[in-house]
Amino acid sequence: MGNPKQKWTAEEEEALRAGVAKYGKGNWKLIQRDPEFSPFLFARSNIDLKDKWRNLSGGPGGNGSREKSRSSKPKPSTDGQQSSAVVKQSALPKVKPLIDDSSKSFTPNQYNEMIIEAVSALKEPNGSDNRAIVGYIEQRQEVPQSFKKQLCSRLKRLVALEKLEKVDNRYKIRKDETFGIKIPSPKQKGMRPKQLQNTDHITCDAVEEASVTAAYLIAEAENKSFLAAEAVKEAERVSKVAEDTDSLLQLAKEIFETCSQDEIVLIA
DNA sequence: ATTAGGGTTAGTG
DNA sequence: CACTAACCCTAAT
Repeated sequence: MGNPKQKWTAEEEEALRAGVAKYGKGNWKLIQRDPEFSPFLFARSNIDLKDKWRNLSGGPGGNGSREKSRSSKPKPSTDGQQSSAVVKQSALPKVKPLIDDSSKSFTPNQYNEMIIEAVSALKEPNGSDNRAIVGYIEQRQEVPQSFKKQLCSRLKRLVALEKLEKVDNRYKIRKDETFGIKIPSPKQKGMRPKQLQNTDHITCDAVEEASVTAAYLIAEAENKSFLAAEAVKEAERVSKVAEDTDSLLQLAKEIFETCSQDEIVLIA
């Protein structure tokens, strides 16, 4: 009647694939609304997307969720009519996890990293909203239920730290981020053991001395690099402690607020 | 409001 | 009729 089945076009299919690559399968509404895909998918509902994806992944090659009692035949594929259509059998889902891990909880720092990673990977010019961020992260990482709650405060925190920028309800990476550790130009301290200059008068002594000098410099450089590495480690440690403390503080605040709504708290 | 999954229908050989 | 792709229904979250 009024509904002659609308076959999916190649563009729609591509958009769907790209959408799943971006948000992960299951975030159909999100994909459908994304300005990047909506021009192609405006005629489709989120349910359509889901059904189409089911067909795509259940069809040729991959066995999707939709193989049931219906007799499945091995598909002899006699003729060569479709030989070019299967080209892009994608390596779509399956992204390596950020952190190999099976314990379902993360430190605040790890959350921060995941969020930053997600936002920068999504590369949305107007920033990414909560759902996009969650979608991205959930696609490649199993996260606890509490994650979404934590996400809010993590985002606030990252904004406060000026690592993210909030525009409307979207977040983007701050460009002017001075993450790059300023490497101080190596100062020439006046402790150089010897200057190598007379090239026309190379003696064994000179060579030996040069090698000693070189060895000295190398040792010194190694020492400095070691110290730098230690400093970085220490900085990371301090930052982690700060984050942990911060999240504890936030937790305490939340508890306090909850309590103070219900009753007068008895604090001696 | 959305999603997953089972069911139904139209199109095709 | 058998099969597939598109569409519909509904419980679960």
